[in-house]
This record gives sequence, structure tokens and C-alpha cells, in this order.
Amino acid sequence: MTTPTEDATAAPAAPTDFIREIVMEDLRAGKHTAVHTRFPPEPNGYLHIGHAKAICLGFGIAREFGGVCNVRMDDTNPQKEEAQYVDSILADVKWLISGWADDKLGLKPAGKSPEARELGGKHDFLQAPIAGARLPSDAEPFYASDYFGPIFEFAMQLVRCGKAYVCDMTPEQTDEYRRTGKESPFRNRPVEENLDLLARMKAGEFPDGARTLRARIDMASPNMWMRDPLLYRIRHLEHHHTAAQWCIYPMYDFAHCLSDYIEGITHSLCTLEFEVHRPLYDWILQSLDLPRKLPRQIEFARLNIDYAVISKRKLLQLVGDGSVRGWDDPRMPTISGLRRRGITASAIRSFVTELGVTKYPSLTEYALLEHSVRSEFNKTAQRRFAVLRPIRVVLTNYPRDQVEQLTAINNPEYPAAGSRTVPFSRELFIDSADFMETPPPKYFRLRAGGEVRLKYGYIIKCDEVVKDDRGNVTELRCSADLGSKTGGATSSRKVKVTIHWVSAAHAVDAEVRLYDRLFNAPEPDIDGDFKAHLNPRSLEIVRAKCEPSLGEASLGVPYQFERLAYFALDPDSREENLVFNRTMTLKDTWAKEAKKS
RNA sequence: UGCCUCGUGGUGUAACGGUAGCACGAGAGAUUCUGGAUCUCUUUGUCAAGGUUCGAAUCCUUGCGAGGCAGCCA
Repeated sequence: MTTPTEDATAAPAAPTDFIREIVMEDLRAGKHTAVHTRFPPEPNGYLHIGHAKAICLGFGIAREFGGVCNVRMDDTNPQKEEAQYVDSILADVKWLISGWADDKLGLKPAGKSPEARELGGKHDFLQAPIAGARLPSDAEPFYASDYFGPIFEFAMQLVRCGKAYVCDMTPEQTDEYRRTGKESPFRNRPVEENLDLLARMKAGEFPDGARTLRARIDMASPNMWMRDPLLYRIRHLEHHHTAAQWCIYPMYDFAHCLSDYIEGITHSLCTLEFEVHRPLYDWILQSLDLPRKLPRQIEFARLNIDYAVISKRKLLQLVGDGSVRGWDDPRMPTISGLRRRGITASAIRSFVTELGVTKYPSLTEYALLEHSVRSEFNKTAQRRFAVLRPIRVVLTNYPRDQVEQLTAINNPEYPAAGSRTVPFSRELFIDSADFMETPPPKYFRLRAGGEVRLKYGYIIKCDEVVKDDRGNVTELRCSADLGSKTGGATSSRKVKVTIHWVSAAHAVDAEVRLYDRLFNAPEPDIDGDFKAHLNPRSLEIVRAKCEPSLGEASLGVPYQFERLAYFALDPDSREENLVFNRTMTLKDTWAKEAKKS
């Protein structure tokens, strides 16, 4: 079985945006000879579509400019982080870049810590990546916590040159002083005393919150983050990666810039909320007399999509209270949820690429993601017949025991996908949406006394509508134009519509999960109560009748159930109970027309 | 409130002092053994007011609006 993967997922023209322009200019000016980016998630949750944007940017730039993108666990807060998230994060990254930037993935040998070295008479630490398509099997992501030793040395260096001090104020006092721009009474502590107290903080002599290490910058700065920000806090907690080795942990601002430096990152890309931190990022690095080139932080707008919430905190709530079935629920905008729903990595990548990168905090329409999925799947997905809400059709003039094997085209957009056979017999199922006894105007499908073509089969006419006591249609008795089959004498007769069908005797049953948007408000959290806008009909489960070949459907492959939608096999699927997820509906101009009247 | 950043059709973006373009969406039509796909056409925009300039979406000023930050979170 072949699929047109290469045609359909061929890389579009290299994108250009303000970040790539900066990178290009830095290369042109000789500021750097190679680019090195990084993707630094905190291991406290699952990756989502917003991370996908960051991943595509970091790896995309590495790809376009011949560099590497490190994956780094930004794990400086043992209170929030857990080892269980590390594996899912790395798996999601690998899945997303697979076949696209595998050879740009920067990892490190298991257990390796940065090397201390002398460079131009200066003390330095370097943690170089191993990258490439063939990494050793035990290669692992970088960890900010691997740099706790070097970071501590840098802290002492700041103390020694009078740029950091140990502060004894309580959290409340610290806040108050920073808000009002008042200097800490401990700000002018002698260097020796600071060094001694810092060592004792590290040694565990003080309880949580008793003391902090603070940068000595400018309490009058209009930027709050320059008002002597905290560098270290005391936390007597086990860390998922460094165990009980430390009881003081560096803050994000202190650890992040140094992690970037230690890994030789050239361009450190992050979201807009870190914009006000950039002066601090630069101040720390510039205060340390470092021998190598310094990384540069560049901020871009995070991704927002309508009718969805994306932040990790909110997604965690949905998982926690059972609003969804888990992090990988196909309604979730997590990478794992999108994957389970049937969306491919290449479709996510093309979506993100089409978005572009700017500093404008935009709200992207879900329709853009739909378009990326549909335009790819139209070219790659094999067609199948499935009837979601069956009505029985009996062809009264078709021989009782006859079964024909009709040839069906797998993908009209890609002839090399070949064909398959589908059994046809006297009793069939068609979708209830394809029959109306008294239809509205512009309804082209089957009606009482009307005609329709069964795809690859005959034109049929509805002679009789059979109903139960309550008036529900239970069966349609139809006659087939036996010469109208593809290639037959009357096959060129025109009927308005061709519908799909499944032979009743040969049908395979399946559970089909129909997903709709999780929220029914374009910005669910705009009033701070996103759960009030959960869509109660975001999941509908039906029992479908499928053509026999769907019994052999494979995981991770998109199928188009003709005239309906794209579907993917769910991992819950068993041989005796097939389960399909609706990935994305086909465009439905009839639904639009029906809505009008 | 202070500071930072950002405002281009309904949405996402391009134009780097010189014809406001692309994609999505929407609408109309053609075609079709998927009301899918494909093809053609159409619609709608530089937040406002001043200024600089031969010429401003672009540079300057002011105003307005939006987002972010003001954790011992990241």
C-alpha cells in the first residue's frame, strides 16, 4: 500500500518572519557561525499545540540554518515538576519532528554533566549536544538541574563582585520593598558575610523562606524585574532529577540564561510574557565576564485558538475534574490528544507554518487548522465506506443470493493508491441523512419515489417507505436499474447525487466517536469561567456499519469515510470492537444550505 | 497605577519610504459516480488626529485600543 506522503507533505517555501530575519542577519554579520536553538519545557504537564508552535520555530530555524535544537527540561522548581512528564514530553517532540527535523534534535549522553574548563584565562562550563539521526539509545534531554553546580559557582562569582547579596527579609517584606522601590537593609552586607551565608543556605542551615540570594541591581528601576530580583530560594525538597542533593534552587531568571549559555545557545526564543525579563537575562550574563558569545532572547506571541483553551493549567483542570477522559482525549489541544484524534505531525507543522510568527497576540480561527488537515488528508487518506446511522435498504428486484465484488478506488487524488473490492448484495445500509420522505428544497438525496446512485453500483429508486408503529422509517424498499452499474448500458444516466452504502450481510460493526469543539464560546475563558462554556455535545458515540476492509484498519493512518469525514483508528480498538475517532469532517455545503432554511 | 510590547479585510499574515498582496473564511458560478476535491469570479483592510516627505501601513508626536509583567512559578 502506497501513500503520497512525499507529495502531500512536501515542505512549503521556507517561512520568513522577524526572528528568522534576526538569525539571518546575525549569521551574515558573522556574529555567529552556526545557530543553536532550544526547546525548554517545564516537566509539569503535557505538551500542547502552543508548544508545537515553539517546537516548529526552534527546530525549523535549526533546519533552515544548519543548526541544532536542544530539548531541555526547565526543572528548577521541585515543587511542581515530576519525572513522569519527561518521557511524554520527549516522545511528543520526537513524534512532531519525525521525518522533518530528526537530525536536528539535540540531546546529551545519559548522565552527562557540563564540563568545567578554562577558556582565554576564564572559568567556563560547556554542555555540548549530540545530534543527528542516529543518537545512542540512552541519549536523554538536557536538564537545567544538571547545571545546579555551575549555576551555584556563578552565584558566588556575583557575590564576590558585589552584584548579589543574601537577604533575610520575609516574602511579604520582600514584595512590599520591591513594590515601593525600597532597598533591603541587607543590601550592603559585606562580601565575606554573603559568601558565608550563601554557603550555609546551601548546607541546609536555614528553613524554607528564611533567606534568599538576590541580585544587586536597581531598586528604583521602572522594570520590577530589575528591583533586586531573587536568584535563589530555599526549598527543602527532593528534586525529580537531582534527588536530595540540593536544598536551594535557582529561580527561572537565573537558571535560564545560564542554561542557554552553558549549552551554547545562540537564539533563545520564548513567549511574550518574558519580554520584561530580558533586561535581567542580559544583566546576569553580562555581569559574569563569560568567555564565549552570549545568547540572545527573542520573544514571540503565543498561539491562541478560538473555541479552545490552551494553557497547561486549564488543561490540567479539565483532566482533573473529568471534563475529558485524559491528557490525550481527542478533544484536547494537547499533542497527544491531536495525535489520538488522528491529526498528523505534518498537518500540525503546516498549520503552524501558515500561522507565521509575530509579536501580535492573535486569536487564530480553528478553521485554519481544519484547512491544514483537510488539504493534507485529501491527498493521503484512503477512501472507505461506512454508514454512521444506518437505514436498511432492500433491492426488491436484485437476486436474493447474489453477491457482487465491486471495484472501489482508494484515492481519486492519488491513483497509485490503487483500488479494493467492496461486496454488494440485495440488502444494504445507507445513512439516514441520505433519505428524507418529504425533503426541503435543494435536497438532492433519496426521497420517496426518488432516485439516487449507489457509488460504484446501481441507480436505485425508492418505491416504498416502511415504518414502525411510531412512524420511524425502518426500511426502504427500492428497485435497482440493473443496467446502470458502472460500465453498464444505462450507466451514463444522470442522477443528482451519488451516495455511499454498505452491504448488510458483510458489514463490520464499529464504535465511532464523533467529536465536536470542546467549548461553545470563541474565547471560553474571557469571563474567567471557561468551564461554564463546555460544549455538552462535544462527544457523540454511534454504532456504525463499515465495509469489511475497515476490519484491517491500522493505527496512525487517516481514512476518509466517503462523504462524511476523516477518521482514525483509536488505540482502544480491539478486533472484536473496532473504535474510530472522527478527526475532521469534510466540508459540508448541504449542511450550510440546510441551515439557511 | 507604573513599566514593556503590539495595532493592516471576519481571521492569520506580507509589503523594510515608492501600485496594500497572499492564505483561510464568506458569497456566486462551472464541473463532479464523494453536496468532497478541482476551476473561475466577487466582497471586505492600514486604530485616530496631527507632523516630516515629491511620496507614509512604514519615520516622528499625541491620543485611543489590546496584550503582558508587578510569585521565594516558569
